Amino acid sequence: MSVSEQSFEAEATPSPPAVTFEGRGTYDERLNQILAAATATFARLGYEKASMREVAKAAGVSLAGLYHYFDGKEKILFLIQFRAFGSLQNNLREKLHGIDDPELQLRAMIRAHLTYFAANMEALKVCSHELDSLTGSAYSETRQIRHAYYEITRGIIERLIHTHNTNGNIDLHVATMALFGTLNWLYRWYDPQRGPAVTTVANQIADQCLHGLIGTTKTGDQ
Amino acid sequence: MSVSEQSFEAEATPSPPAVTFEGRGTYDERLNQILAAATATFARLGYEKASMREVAKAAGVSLAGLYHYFDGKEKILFLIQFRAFGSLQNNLREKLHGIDDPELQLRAMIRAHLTYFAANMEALKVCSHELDSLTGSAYSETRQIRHAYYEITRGIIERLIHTHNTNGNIDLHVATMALFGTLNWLYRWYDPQRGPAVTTVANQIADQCLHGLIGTTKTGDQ
DNA sequence: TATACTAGAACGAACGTTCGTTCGACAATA
DNA sequence: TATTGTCGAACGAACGTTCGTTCTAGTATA
Repeated sequence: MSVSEQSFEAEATPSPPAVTFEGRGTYDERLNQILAAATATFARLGYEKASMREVAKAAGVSLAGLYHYFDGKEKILFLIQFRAFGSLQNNLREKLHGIDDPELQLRAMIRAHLTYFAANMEALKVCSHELDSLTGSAYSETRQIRHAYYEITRGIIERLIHTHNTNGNIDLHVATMALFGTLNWLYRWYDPQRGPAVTTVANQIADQCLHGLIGTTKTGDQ
Repeated sequence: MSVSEQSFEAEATPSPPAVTFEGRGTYDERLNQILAAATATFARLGYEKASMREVAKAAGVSLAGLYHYFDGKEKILFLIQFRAFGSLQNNLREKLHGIDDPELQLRAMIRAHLTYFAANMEALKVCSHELDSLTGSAYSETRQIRHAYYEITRGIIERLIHTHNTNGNIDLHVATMALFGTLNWLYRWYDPQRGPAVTTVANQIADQCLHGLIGTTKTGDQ
């Protein structure tokens, strides 16, 4: 029992034979409900300050019931990050499929990231803010997924720069992390419900990233 | 006693008459030592996870001794942020003095921010990561300083864009927060001791911010 | 002696986690 | 059709620990 070795991709868990308490849903459905409540609580209070009692209350389950679904507090955070980073990466690979131009790839990457962010704000807030809260193998595992995501993005930027080889003084790591900084900082200020539309923000960030605040490819000023 | 109403700028505290335990230094010197140890502990463990006992141990002081210098845990965090944001802002105003060109102003802002960051990494890590950890008036007060810093930067970007009015579709808030994202994310990855020099990184980020990754003002490609 | 400061013990509260138990649904037996 | 046994789901209560904070007593300086 418990969710210890569960893959984030598989929707079915082997052990419980899909027995249905009417009104409660299946085991997996209930687990996902609790996970969503935990995500909201972690996003609101921060991982350390959020207590298991608070998570249980938000999920509408007893404290002991919470431990029936999860091995412990850290496992919950791990599952949130593992799923989010995994989905983020799968979504990106899908959106990049069939695009060859590095510029269009970068635009697609930024659009995909922001769209996913807007649809899963609480999860991405937890992911961005609690990057160092996991320990041991849980940390290594999520770090590995993040690194793959980083490599994809860095590859795009590398090809982009080599295509327009106007300047050889660009450090790829700095350039990549500058972009990730802009994207990961979004959870601090951007509210898709109040601010400009997601696609608008994505386009502006992509424009800024490609051409800067004053550099325009339309008309050279010298 | 205690540091409750202390201004972050004033170096002298009125109440304790600068009595010197040989080897200990004055009251203010000792307070600054403890504050530095607290900053390092908060940066290493995070504010919530760092305990007062851990801070006391790092500062080489007893738990009761710690409470002799500070009213409580939150006061310590407040003082760290208040001083850092204040210094950051004073430093920026100083560096902007006498510069009129918005482009040079933006370059100076980025260079000033990164230089201060490299010289005070632990404090800026705490400031970037624990933006929402303060409550009540302590939160309002630090938020006010941060807002002033934001306004200065936004003003620079506004004048920059109006000078090169090539594109009217730029949301100033988005543009400003994109830059702050890049800068505030630095504490997650940049190590001034291992990576490129601070000035190198500052120049590249400024170049990217102004001209983007491929957009160059030298030659328009259409 | 008066003051500045420290040390250790202790406080109540909250923490993550575990325990023993009960409940309800299902399968096999009689 | 009754009865019995099994299993997951969920519970209230409590575990031992650590938290931020306070208190009391003591030491060294001026």
